[in-house]
Amino acid sequence: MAAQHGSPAGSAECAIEVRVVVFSLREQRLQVLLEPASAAPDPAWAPPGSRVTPVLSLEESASVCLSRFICRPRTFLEQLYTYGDPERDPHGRVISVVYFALIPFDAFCSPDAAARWFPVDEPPALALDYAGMLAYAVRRLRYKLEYSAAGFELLPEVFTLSELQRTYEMVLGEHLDKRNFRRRILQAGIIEPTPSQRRAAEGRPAQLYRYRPDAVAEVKARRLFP
Amino acid sequence: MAAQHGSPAGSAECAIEVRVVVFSLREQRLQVLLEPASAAPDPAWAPPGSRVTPVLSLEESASVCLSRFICRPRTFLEQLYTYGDPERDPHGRVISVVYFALIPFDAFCSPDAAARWFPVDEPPALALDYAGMLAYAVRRLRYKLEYSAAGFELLPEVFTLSELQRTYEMVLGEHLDKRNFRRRILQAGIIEPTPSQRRAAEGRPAQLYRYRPDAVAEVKARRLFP
DNA sequence: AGAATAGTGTCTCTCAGACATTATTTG
DNA sequence: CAAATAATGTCTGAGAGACACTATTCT
Repeated sequence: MAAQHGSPAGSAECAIEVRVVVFSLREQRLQVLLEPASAAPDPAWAPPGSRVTPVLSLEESASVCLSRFICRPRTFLEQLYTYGDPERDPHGRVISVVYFALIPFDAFCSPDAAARWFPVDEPPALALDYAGMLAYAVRRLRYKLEYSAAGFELLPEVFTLSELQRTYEMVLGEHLDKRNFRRRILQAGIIEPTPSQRRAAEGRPAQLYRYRPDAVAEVKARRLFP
Repeated sequence: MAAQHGSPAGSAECAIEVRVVVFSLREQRLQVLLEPASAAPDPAWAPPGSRVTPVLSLEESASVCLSRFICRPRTFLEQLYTYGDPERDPHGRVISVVYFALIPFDAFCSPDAAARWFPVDEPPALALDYAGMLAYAVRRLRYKLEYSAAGFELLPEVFTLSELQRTYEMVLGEHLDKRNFRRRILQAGIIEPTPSQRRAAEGRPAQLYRYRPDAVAEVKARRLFP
């Protein structure tokens, strides 16, 4: 039981893959991108995945995986969790390093017809343990939205305050007060107005804003303890 | 480029291990447990690690790894990040699933003489990319302390308010106001007084408290955005 | 008595949250 | 002018943060 010290040389061999849980706002809802799980007898879906290639890092592998669907480079990609229970795949042990990605609603262009979007709160039957993965990814996304600027990754470069508010409402699944929302988001100083306005087909034109990544918004939320 | 849909059967083979970044409070400082890295020509240290065994889950493997040092079962263990850059280990590609653990200062009993504690802000030379790992683990620990009850995992079953406050101060590296600290921690309702008092060698005896895991403290911190 | 640590209350100021009306455009 | 959406300010209550003295024990 003394076991190995330091780097355990000659480690175990394991099947390893990356999976990417891709979120976007579509049709006024938060949706997730899924593919048909190949080996399933029953129709079941899975987040896009691929093997880890020998020369790429994990994040690069996930990024390649994403590029099957995304035309534009700007993409939020973050590691979520690594799943590796021996029994999670009946065909043998697979370790899945899972990422989650946020893409603006105008950046999707799929040359891959088999993939489809599903609302996160009405997912289809998912293969293996992917349902738990998805639920965890949604929880993390909602959480991140509250203390980071992740929300902007779901919007195009320029947007109106109403669009930004709808983004928050769709992800969080709750209604927000318009005046309070504007006050807080403007006070935070993380967006700036652009010279132009949106000329809408309906109603009064809205001021367009742009996210300021430089205003790092490293502001910290209030502590719970102590 | 159509690539594989669903589960990528017949995945790549990769060396995979778990590592555990173990924190504890010792000598009035936050310290981390390290072992000599075996294969290193220069003396270098590494967080305890082991291969992933075929029958255990990742978390179980990490837990076994921990049990080399800990006598008591109560241990906070959480997955931190998975490192897998192709170049991180010159001896070949290794994927490290890293956990971090918190242990109370009275729960350490090492039968493993090679391991040593180091203050987190004065670490020794570390092998491979372990320095970055450690820095990230410290950041995450500080962050968790602020919005969860993780701090109690560093204390024994019963403790005084002064000890609890020192715990927070040691981890966060900043001074906290005594009255405000007590007010907030008591209002939160997550600790309760025990019948007994601590009879100190010096000064007035202090009331002992116990953590109430049932008071889930699922209270959320204030949102930053919006 | 002196040293050491435990324990306690108030005030101020910021900010979250609730809430309704006016302004600008298009057809 | 009707419909649609954009934009704007105030009040109230809760809580974070600053701050200093008394109480109990031991030697």
